[in-house]
Amino acid sequence: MSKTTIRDVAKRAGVGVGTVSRVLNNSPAVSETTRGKVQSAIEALNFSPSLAARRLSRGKTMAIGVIVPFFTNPSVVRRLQGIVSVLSVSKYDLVLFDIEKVNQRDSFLRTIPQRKMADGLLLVSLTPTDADVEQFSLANVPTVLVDAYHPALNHVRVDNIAGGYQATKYLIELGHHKIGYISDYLDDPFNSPVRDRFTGYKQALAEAGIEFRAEYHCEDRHGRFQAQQMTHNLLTLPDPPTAIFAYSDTQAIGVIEAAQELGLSVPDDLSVIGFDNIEAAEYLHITTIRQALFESGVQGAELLLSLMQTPTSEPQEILLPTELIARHTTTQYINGTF
Amino acid sequence: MSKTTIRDVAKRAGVGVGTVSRVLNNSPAVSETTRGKVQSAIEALNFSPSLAARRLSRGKTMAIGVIVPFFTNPSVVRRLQGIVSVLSVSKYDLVLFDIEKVNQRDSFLRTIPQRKMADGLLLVSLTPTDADVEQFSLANVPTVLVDAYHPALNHVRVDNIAGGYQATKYLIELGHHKIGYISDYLDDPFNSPVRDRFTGYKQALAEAGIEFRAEYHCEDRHGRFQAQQMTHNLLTLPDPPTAIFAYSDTQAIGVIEAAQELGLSVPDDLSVIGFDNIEAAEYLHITTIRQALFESGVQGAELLLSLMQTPTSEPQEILLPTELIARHTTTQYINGTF
DNA sequence: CTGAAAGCGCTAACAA
DNA sequence: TTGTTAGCGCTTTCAG
Repeated sequence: MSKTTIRDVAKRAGVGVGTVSRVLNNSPAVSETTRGKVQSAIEALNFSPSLAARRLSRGKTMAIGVIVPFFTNPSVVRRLQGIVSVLSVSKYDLVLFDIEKVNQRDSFLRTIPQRKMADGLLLVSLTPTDADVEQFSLANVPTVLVDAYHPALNHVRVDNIAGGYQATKYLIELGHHKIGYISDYLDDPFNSPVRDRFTGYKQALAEAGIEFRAEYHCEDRHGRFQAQQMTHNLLTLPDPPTAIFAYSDTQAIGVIEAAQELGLSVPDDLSVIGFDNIEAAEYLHITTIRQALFESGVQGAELLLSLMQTPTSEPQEILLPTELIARHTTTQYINGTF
Repeated sequence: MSKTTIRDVAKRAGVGVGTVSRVLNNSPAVSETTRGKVQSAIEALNFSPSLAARRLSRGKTMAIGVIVPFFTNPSVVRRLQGIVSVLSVSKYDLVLFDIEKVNQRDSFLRTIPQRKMADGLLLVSLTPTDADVEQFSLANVPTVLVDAYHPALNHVRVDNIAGGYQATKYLIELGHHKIGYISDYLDDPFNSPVRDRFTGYKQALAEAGIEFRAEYHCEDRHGRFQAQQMTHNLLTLPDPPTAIFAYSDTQAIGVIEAAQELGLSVPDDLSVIGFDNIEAAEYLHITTIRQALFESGVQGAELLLSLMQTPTSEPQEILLPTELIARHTTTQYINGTF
């Protein structure tokens, strides 16, 4: 029976409940003798305080809410691992919300803050709307975005425009002119990185004087199979691309599979570059743009923790670097007309 | 301000707090008119009830604790994904505890149940001690083990002895006699699958009349790099194995890397079989023993949910099947003396 | 069907 | 230092 309360302890130790509470909270204002008595009463009764009661009376939940979309996505998982690594040694519990459906997202983003379900919020790969942000500030719960951006909120992210540029530029430097872009839905308001990388892609193209070809850009739901489909279409075009930039490594895997299916060799017939540098990218030797996934989680969690200690008026911004990792899925384009 | 309480609502609606509470909990004992008044007061005030208060007065947390070891382990993540998929559509919050250190484990397993931090507990890949189990039943919180076993607790798992046997048998059928086993620490009391698979390995060997060779078995901390190390040692033995059974796919990847480093071809010079069928195993075409990782999480969570509804006296047991998936890292052993 | 009031177990302010 | 007491915001009898 965990039905023992602070009152039982007080009675047994022959003190008041206040004193027991003080001992529980390591208040210095307790004499060693009293503390001793209380401690042994606690031991004897195998007592431990009720979280619920403590939360109610303190008005704090001692929990941090982590909201992720599509928990099956490897890059999201990796970020979460970073978050977990810092939260698990903190005094906060981590309560995890997975958002798979659009309507879930709305209701969650609205209710979580105002129900005071958590003392702090971490949104991973989820760009909130202005309305959401208003809810957050109304509820006055510190929030940090990981891999997402909003001018009014603390965030840690990478420069996705630069990353997209970097990837495309590399392909161009290898001699490619016909470069496809396989992406997630561009108009998803909750996913700004897709748009940013696309912007970087077009910038690199423009800078090199290569005209953007609409038929070289495909978008669909995120996923390996969808990417495979899209690539199949791209590759069976009358004038197919010689290189493909995939929005994510997961998609790059689909791209490679599609090429193999068509009997094309990667990288000889098709160069492929991904984004994220998930573990699978290493195993499969995929050229990619590395972003510090795990680290982003760590930094986000640490930022949140510090903000919960000492709030700042201005939203904090942490920008992490991206880095090109050249592996075996990209190569020089040898023009057939040599 | 989320400072609006049930009392504000009651006042505005001109009713008592009890009535508001009834509306909040969809009690049928409220007239439609009253309900209407209360509803609009709630809307007007943008009120939502405090979780903490509700938890305290109801004595339930509406949360399920999920305890995982080494959240970086892909198979653990996959199981968790299964758990999340069912919990995220339930009315329970999921609070996640990651246990990386031994002492953390002890304190967690002890305090979580008795502090009533959760209405139910899911232990993933963590075999509790008898003392732990006693705590659980004392605290009277429903618990289910996923990928772990204890006679007194509900659990969902696979038959790891059979799985280990299956893997080894397959290698033997391919003509291999010199079969190494790369594993995690065998004497970790919290990880029974390592021992079980090892048992299956030895059974298959014995059955085929192959003598167990101590030097063909290596153990170290779980991980790709450790596996790589161990394999290096195995492969540079005077009389090296021609096939290796790795305790996990993660380790199988390390095995393959070690082979490649030594200029050995997989599967021509060395057959490798893993266990789990994580995603990377598919990408890398690793022969493996599939166990339904995601599914185990789903089943575990569902079992827990049902147990929380209607407890059973006997511990429930769900046994999931394992299945051999032959891919490209195993092949017939061609004896050099042909 | 509805209101009043008594907790749920703890913390914190106030006295002593 | 320590005990007492008034909440924290909701649920749940118990009357009416």
